Amino acid sequence: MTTRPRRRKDTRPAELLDAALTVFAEKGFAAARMEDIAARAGAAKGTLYLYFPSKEAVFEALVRTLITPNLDRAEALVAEHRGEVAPLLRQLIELLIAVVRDDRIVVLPRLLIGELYRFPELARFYRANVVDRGLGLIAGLHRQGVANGEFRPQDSAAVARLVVAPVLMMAIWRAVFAPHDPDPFDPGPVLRAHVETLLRGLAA
Amino acid sequence: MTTRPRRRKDTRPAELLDAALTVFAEKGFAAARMEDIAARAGAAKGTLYLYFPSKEAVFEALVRTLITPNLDRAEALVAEHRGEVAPLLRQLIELLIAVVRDDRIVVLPRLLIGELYRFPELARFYRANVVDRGLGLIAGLHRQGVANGEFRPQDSAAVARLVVAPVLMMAIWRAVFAPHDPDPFDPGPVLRAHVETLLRGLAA
Amino acid sequence: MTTRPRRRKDTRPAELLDAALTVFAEKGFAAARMEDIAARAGAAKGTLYLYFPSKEAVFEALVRTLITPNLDRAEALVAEHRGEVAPLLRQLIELLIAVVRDDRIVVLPRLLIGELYRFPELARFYRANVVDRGLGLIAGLHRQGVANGEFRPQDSAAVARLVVAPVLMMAIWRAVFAPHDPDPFDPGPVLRAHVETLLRGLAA
Amino acid sequence: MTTRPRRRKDTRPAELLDAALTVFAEKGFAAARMEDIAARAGAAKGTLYLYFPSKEAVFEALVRTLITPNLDRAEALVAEHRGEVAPLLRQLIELLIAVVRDDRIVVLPRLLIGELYRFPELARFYRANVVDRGLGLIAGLHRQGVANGEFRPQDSAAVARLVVAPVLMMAIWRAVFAPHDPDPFDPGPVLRAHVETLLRGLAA
DNA sequence: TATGAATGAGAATTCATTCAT
DNA sequence: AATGAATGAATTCTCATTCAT
Repeated sequence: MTTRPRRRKDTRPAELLDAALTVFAEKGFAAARMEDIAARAGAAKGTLYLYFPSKEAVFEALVRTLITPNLDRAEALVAEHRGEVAPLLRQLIELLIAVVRDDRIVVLPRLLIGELYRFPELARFYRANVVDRGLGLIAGLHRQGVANGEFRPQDSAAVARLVVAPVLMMAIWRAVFAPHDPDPFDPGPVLRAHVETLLRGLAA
Repeated sequence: MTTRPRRRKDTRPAELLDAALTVFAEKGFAAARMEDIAARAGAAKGTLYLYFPSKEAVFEALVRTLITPNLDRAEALVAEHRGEVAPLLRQLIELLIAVVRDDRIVVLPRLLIGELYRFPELARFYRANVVDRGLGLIAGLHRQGVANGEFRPQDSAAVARLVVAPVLMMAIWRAVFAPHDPDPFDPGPVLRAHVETLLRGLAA
Repeated sequence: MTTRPRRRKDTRPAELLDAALTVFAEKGFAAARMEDIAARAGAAKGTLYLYFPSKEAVFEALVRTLITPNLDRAEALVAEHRGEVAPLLRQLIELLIAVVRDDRIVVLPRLLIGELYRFPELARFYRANVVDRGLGLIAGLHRQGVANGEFRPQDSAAVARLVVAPVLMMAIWRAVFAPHDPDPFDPGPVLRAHVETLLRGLAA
Repeated sequence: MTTRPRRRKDTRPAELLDAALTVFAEKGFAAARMEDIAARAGAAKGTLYLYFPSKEAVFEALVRTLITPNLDRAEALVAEHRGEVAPLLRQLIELLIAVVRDDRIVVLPRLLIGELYRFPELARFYRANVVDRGLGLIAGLHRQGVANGEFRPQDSAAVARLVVAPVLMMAIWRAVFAPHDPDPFDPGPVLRAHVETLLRGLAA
């Protein structure tokens, strides 16, 4: 009846997941309708089911896909780095801050925090492939700094979490309060204060 | 015909909200069934509607109720306090850590982060009555410390967020990953590292 | 919105199953819509789900309910009987023929033959509680007749099936062909021929 | 791009119907998926629609195809026959029994009984071309036997049904109960008892 | 001819909400 | 006040059918 746009099988999943990200971010997992996701991707309900067997599967595929290319970039930065550690740490936090600034990405932490616990296997996967990897990166850097004499000795795994926490908090803040806030909050000063305070706190 | 256990009218709502907290925390807002909430409180579905006009209203009432008595206690602590600020800050963080240790309470941040953005008015209320109040408390303390000469001058509102962020992150961690984690993570070392690092970072 | 007729919880299931019988008989299991069944019972879709968790469950409950009161009657007849066996056998076949004459019941064999194999547990139940019981009854009677000297010795379990087969076939005939047959077939002569032929065939 | 295995145009429909028989027999009409049928024939969904305009049409074509070659063979047997009728009747029943032993064919009665009534025209066709033809054959034989003096006079059309009924019942039995029966039932004794009992019952 | 991606009508099932008792 | 049977809107998922390639 309608014109049926022929698409290539290999483009579709990415388009659908892109739409899914938007809809999940906006409505949350439960309130997102499969039809909405399909429509946002310019497809029909059935098409979505052609690629993903269920709503859960869409969510899982989405999360598995989101494994940040940023993480690769960060790992490359760290691998190449020589010399003083503090500037690199600063640079990494900048990278994280850029994520908080991205309207499309910033809702992800909220979505994941809200839903991930109901997908145990996915949670395990996400933790191993994103969280632990990211924290490991930072912990390694801290260890270098300790070896350098830049930082005083401390539990590096714990420090990694301290590095990330305020950035995460700002992402949550934006995703939870900013949408309805007449006077939207600027995470800049907090994150700047974070870097300064943290580096002093870690220093030898 | 049936034995109708007479409850004191004024106990009922609290019991129902208590049940609601458990069910919402376990399943999230959407997946929580009104019948489950009622049943958990030992009441029938209809009874729940006697006190709350809708599921949304239950959630709202719940959140409005959660304004921590702890906050009152903390405010009292701060008001009475004279002298050096650092020990009190340390004490406040201990208070927060106790919250992270409480299985029943620790799921709250996850619930709120996951759902609050869909209740704009409620979000505004919660922010004004809990979040801003709590952060204000800490910011005030920091300001005192600056006046004291204990802390170097910094944006106190930003610092307040830095104080809270790792605690929040640990609560999220427990609520998201711990339920399915065979080797559950201990937030203790992170929070201890937090206090030490932060106080050094803030110091004059 | 509409007037909600208050029904007693204990009448409803029977009413619903009654409606289900009609609809399943008319459309078969797959084509029967839950809404149709509910509507035929004067209820809403949701009400049906109040009593049965799924369409399969409706079918199962229906079949389990249909365990013929006729079977009880037949067993009573047999238990009381003394003397020559042939007249009683004739009487039992009459009972079966009455079932074939009943428009409402005659569709059951077709329904069961068409669907039962997809419900293994139900098939087992039905076989044990209806089929084997019925066949056992007739086999016992044949054994009596052999002991009597009325019938020649034969595998009584096999004979029981021979007794039933033409009756079953007539029921199937009516349910499959008669609905659309301009010149509907009368099972009377066949069943009369059956009784005569069979009794001669069994005779000593 | 793809290797398209070229089939002879005239083989395809038969292959597709063969696949359809298997799938319909296994799942019933409603639960059989067009894709399954095509796949079982090693073709794509679209190909099936090249030969049959709808699922109903597949079923109809299938049933119209099923007019047994066995029936031709039986008619030939009868036409050639001279002399005593009983041995031929015995032989015909053997032929039917062979059908019941064939795993692939035995499910047909169940399928037809379960679905045919919803295809009125097809039912008429099947009845005229298979059922009435088969019964007519047997009735004619009985009439010969009566003329012979072998059999006592009886309604031959009725007798024909008595001949077939136990065989049909055994086919149904196997198709309905045997698939899930740990201790599968052997139709042999029943059918042997049938032949003996029937011939005695018909005898002059 | 053959394919299989795309479509969307249709059906099962869920559950917030109502209201007669 | 309390109950829980009844309702029906809403949503997920299925699959016959179409048609561009």
